Amino acid sequence: MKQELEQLLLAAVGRLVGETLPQMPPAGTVVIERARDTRHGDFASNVALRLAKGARRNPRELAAAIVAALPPQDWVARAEVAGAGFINFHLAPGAWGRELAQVLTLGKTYGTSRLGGGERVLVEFVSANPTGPLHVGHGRQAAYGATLANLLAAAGYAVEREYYVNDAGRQMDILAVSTWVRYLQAAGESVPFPENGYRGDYVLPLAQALRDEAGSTLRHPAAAVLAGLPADAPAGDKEAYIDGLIARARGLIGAEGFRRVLDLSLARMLHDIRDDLAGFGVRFDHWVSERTLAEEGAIDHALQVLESQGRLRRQDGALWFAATEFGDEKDRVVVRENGQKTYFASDIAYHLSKRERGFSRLIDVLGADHHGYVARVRAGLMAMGQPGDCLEAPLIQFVSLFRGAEKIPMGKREAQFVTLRQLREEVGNDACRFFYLMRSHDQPLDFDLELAKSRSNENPVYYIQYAHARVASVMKQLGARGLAFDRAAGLGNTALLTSEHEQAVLASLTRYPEILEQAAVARAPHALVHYLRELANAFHTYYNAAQFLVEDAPLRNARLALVLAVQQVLRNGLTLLGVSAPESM
RNA sequence: GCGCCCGUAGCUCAGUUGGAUAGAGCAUCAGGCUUCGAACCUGAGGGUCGGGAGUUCGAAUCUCUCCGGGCGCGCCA
Repeated sequence: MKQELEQLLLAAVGRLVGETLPQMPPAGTVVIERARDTRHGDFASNVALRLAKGARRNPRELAAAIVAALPPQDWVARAEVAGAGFINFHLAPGAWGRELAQVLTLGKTYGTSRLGGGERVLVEFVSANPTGPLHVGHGRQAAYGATLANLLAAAGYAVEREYYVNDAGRQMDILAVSTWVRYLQAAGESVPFPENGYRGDYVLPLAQALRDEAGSTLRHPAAAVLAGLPADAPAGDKEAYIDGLIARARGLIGAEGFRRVLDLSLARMLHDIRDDLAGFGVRFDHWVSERTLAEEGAIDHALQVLESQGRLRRQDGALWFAATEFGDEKDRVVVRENGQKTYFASDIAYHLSKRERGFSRLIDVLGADHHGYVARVRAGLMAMGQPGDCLEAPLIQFVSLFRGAEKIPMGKREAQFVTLRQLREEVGNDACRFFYLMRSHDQPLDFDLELAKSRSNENPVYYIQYAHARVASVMKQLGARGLAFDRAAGLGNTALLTSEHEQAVLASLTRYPEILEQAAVARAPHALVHYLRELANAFHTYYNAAQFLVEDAPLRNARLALVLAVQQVLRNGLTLLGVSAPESM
């Protein structure tokens, strides 16, 4: 509807070129938008205002000329000049009928588009280190990433979802040694827990599993473990201590033994993370292992590409990448003095592999604290001959948990942070995803547990679901009265939907495809949340103002067609958000 | 210090390809269930869009500057 109007307007403007207008305006100038005020009709355009200056014309005069040049259409009741020179379009009664039919015939695909043209997009999100359970911040990234991917898929992109597993670095060694120390402690060895280890309770089951699997074969006396190690914090350096402890572990249980502890810890943590995400309705097409990537030579490959482009230099014993030549603020080390490749090296290798797998657009959903490395990775991609703008990184701001007015402290190192799993169990998936997506991702989020849990009218989650359930209830009532919905009759009588409330519902309903495109383009799932609330509001208002199950069959069927379409759109939208659409509640 | 994000009603937030009188929820106050589900609806009050300057027919939106807040600036991952 909107696009057709735009075509009409464009045709009208085209007719004026040469006489009233000097030339055809550039693409994107002739646009139609929804009227914000019903007195301004259904759609409005500001073309005349935008073209007035170049045409050296009075905007209202120009607008009148454009209106006069508009090809007449039976579904446009009238177009008129208003205000400073806006052109307002009033649709004919029943003009929305076609769109309503679309909703009911297309069903779950209503609202999808070919905007993306099948472009291959890789959405990488969560990618939390497998060194502990997911916390509430990851939950927000999961909800955002999953819904963004859904939106892009609905907009016609070929989307794949990916989780990058950082299973290669020092953090994994620290996890392994944490497990091992807990294992020793459980066996009765008085080995103090390292300050820099992972102190969370979740390590205890890892140690138990290790005992179940390895018995006491990995046990060594505390004295042998601790002999000659540097002092731990606070007296000493916690980094030096844990590095010493890791080396000692490798010495005592061997590289193979250590690897066994590490692999067991990793596998269990990863299983927990996958299970948690699956329970949250978040699924990935790929789980890419950093370790595997390194083993397959991806890092060496990336370094070779950089080398062949002449972007590497040796300095102070390390190998540097000239990132400043590509907009980064400083050059970066890719291979350390000790021969170890840096995290950055594996990261640009990973991103190169994404490109080499054929994705033209890379979206990295990152926590806000990671914004520093976007410029680096982009610089790396550019240096390897990739376009810098193929990478975008929506930054997800932090989540603060509240219980009513009381803020829940969330120390990273403290053992008692709230996990995503705990949050889901307490408030439920629907409320969780809804609350995560309610706010713009670049806005810090205050997540109130009490509000999310409450079954009260303060809780916005149920408002939308209730509208959906209410329609289901109406249909049950219809059956109970021995009646049936006649779709053909309903769609044939949409011209009867003339009341203020019906027009409002239609106007809201038919915006859905526009909202989906907008939300996808802006990477803004919250726009969909706000829209669904508006649609539910229009529906509830209508519901309270009118009876649907009236004696007059044509009218009844037309009204039912309308509310069924509302239900369909609510269900489509909620599905994209990962929130259920219940028939009753 | 430098970089990124942000500042809109009492509270939590929408609204940024520049458009008409800046919106919603909660809270407050006043109303609506013998009618398809009151987890709903109707109405009212509530604003220097952080301050200032600029760009123009027009600025919450763009530019500059100041104030206030969050995050980041390793041969860590």
